[in-house]
Amino acid sequence: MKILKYSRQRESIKACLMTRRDHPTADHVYLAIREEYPNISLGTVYRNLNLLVEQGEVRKLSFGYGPDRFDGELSPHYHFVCRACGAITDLPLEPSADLNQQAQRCCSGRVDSHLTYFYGLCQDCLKNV
Amino acid sequence: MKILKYSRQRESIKACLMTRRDHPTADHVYLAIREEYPNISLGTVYRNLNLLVEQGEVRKLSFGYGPDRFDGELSPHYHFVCRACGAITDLPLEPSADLNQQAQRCCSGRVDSHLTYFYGLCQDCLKNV
DNA sequence: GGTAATAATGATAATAGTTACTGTTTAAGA
DNA sequence: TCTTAAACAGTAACTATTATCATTATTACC
Repeated sequence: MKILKYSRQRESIKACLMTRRDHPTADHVYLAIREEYPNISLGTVYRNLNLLVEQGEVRKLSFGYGPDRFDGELSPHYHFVCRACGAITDLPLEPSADLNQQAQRCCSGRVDSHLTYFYGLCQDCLKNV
Repeated sequence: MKILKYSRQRESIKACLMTRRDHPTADHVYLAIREEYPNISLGTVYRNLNLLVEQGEVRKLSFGYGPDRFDGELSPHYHFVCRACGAITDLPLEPSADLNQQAQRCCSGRVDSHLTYFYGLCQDCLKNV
């Protein structure tokens, strides 16, 4: 694992992700960090987010549409995406090892992991139907 | 569902996806269709692929990296992605309804589906390790 | 503490993938 | 056949992200 030189900006980005549960985009993080470091550039945010992902301090979530999201919660869990408002919430559910085994049974290669997103309507959007 | 006017180009795109199992990108489809329609434009391919997805005649696969892939196989199934070569193969495995129920138990909204990709090494890449 | 080496920065340009626009062509129904 | 509206090819524009580069900040060593 690459050794990084300390940077105030990266610490701030990491702290930002640790304290929020809304799975922000790079741009959301950029806007937040600008409160503290008005001159930070979007490129710096992207670079540091990717570095943090490499170091395993942050997770990146890629859905099929829109920008990537970032998650400071490291415990293994799934995500739920609201089809109506796009909100992303954590599901306190351990990733299923059994699912990997099921896939392994019908796969000619070696399965080592899976990525799952659940879809539906969140509590708030259910009310407005 | 929107009613579409017939187009030779769209038929050709659909036929292309029905006959191949390699989950091509829009650009792959574009190159293939150009054999028959040398003047087709990439925009037309994208527009028709999206129309076919809307009509439910084709599925779109979005991984976190690289361009989207398209799948003419409509039966419910999962996909396996090789980390080494990027090849995508179908897994003859029914999407798990039980997994949705598990997620529902710990979700405050309504879960109606999930999207799962399995990762690992394909048969060919396992040999070259 | 001072200083040299080098990694990180801000600003900006470049890129990949995709969608939008525009004038022309084509399908479909009267 | 004629009319209308959708689809087309070609191209510009857009979104999200990465790369480049001169400047600044961090670290290690004296």
